Amino acid sequence: MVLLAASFERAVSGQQAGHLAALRNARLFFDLPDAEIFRFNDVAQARIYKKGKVLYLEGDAAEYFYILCGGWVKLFHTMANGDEMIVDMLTKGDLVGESALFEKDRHTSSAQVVEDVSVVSIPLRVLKDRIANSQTMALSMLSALSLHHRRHYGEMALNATQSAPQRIGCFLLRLCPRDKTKKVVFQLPYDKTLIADTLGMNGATFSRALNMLRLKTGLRIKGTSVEIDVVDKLIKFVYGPMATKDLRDNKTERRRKA
Amino acid sequence: MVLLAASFERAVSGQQAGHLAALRNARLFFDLPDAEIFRFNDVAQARIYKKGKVLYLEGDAAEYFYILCGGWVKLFHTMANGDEMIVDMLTKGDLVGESALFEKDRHTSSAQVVEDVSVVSIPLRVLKDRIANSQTMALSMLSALSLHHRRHYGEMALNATQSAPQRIGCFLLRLCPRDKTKKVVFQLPYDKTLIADTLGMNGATFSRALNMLRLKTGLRIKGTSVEIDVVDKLIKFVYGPMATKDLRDNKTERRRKA
DNA sequence: CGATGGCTTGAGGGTATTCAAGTGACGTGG
DNA sequence: CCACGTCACTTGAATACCCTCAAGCCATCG
Repeated sequence: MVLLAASFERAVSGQQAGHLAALRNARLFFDLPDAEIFRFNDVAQARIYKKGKVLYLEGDAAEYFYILCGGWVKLFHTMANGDEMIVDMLTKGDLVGESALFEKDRHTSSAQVVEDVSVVSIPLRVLKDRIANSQTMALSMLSALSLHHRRHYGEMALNATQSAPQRIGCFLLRLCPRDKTKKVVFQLPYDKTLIADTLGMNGATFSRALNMLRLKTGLRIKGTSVEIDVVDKLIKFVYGPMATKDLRDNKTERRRKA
Repeated sequence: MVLLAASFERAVSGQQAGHLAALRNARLFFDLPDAEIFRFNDVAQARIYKKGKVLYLEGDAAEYFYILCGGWVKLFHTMANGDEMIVDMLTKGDLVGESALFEKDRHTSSAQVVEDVSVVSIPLRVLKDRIANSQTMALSMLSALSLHHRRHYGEMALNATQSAPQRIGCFLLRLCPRDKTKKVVFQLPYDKTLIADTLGMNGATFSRALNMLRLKTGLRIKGTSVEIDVVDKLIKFVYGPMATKDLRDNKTERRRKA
């Protein structure tokens, strides 16, 4: 249920090199030389937070940011009527709370653990210092942010144009171990209700849309377990309509101005 | 129709200080000392592009990025069936094409002018060089990106929870000159069809939703001209439902999440 | 063994989409 | 100058899709 990387196990053991292994997991530190990563070693703290734990709330003064080594955290806004608006779901390799750096050290959204996480927490001021004093660190930060944002952009824009079953299909494909084109088995990362929220749909709608997917693509979902015999079928269901919408419908010539 | 800042007029005149004035308009250069901005002066080129001009296509090798001084550019993906998926709309102060820096110098989306723009184009390699060699430049870049992304996140997440008329209301409020609380008059920035696309709705739906807005908030739209007598009315229509749980506004109360 | 929470399923209703026709503004060419 | 086509926009009717409310199922847990 909880994704504990082996490297993280070593990290919590408290050895000197432990953090280094854990830190290298983060995209933020991907291309950095060990020497730079090591500068975070002394101030880094490995911890485990249980499902439900609130890392911070919108508006809080920000002291730490977190590197996720496993599990899931949701970022969200709380509206005046108490409803939540989910902004992002983060997992292994992602950063949490780092954006406060550019927002006057205030968190601009709330963060809560939704599946037990293992994290490394680091004071924001250290990150700030390193970014201000190390070129490579600043560049690394830039590319990490840029990459994450680009992905997120794509997902959101795509989701806006898809039906509920397609959005779910998309979500599943992102989780798919993409080694084989044959049969695939994996687990849903968190509650179906939460997946529904993430995808911007109702719990009830999610359930129905899932049935539609079962019908159209032959996948099986029992509890949190997902089995897909023919991944291509799912891919075609999700992206097919966009590739073959109107092959014979020459009526509606799409706009072109260039 | 076209937004030509006075500072830009000076820029195209070719004076030494001209670019500097134009560049300072960009959020990217907001807090930078003149000395740093000046390093871009020699390589910067002020230009005007007409509606319809394609700045680049997805996958193109990226040579330049652009600082927008006025007008509008849309970022989009082209799907296999020829449909477009709009990712972002950019205007005065925004950067276009800079993200290729972190994507192997390839553009990850296409960019097209939708309302005549005045831009300053700068070789990406220069930006790359400055970021790699100047602390403040790297930091500036980070905060510019971070700011833009946070705004964009909020908009998209919010839009996902709103009805068509509310989304339009939101869009209009963003354009509203926020000085007075009295009567407000301004112009729509670009085609209604394009606004509809941006907001993820049908052209027909946009038209109908607009009528609903007229009815509920008393605003007037003739052609591209918008008149709002009581802005508060619009604000309440857009954000009211979220602030007041369900005060038996049973008619237009919209989707929520747990 | 009830209670809770996650999930499913049914019925009903509302909103947005599609298809389609029609209007008006604009530019072009006769 | 006007006929004409194009394009943006509006409007109507029928439909698809998703939401809400509500009941029922099943597992977990005290």
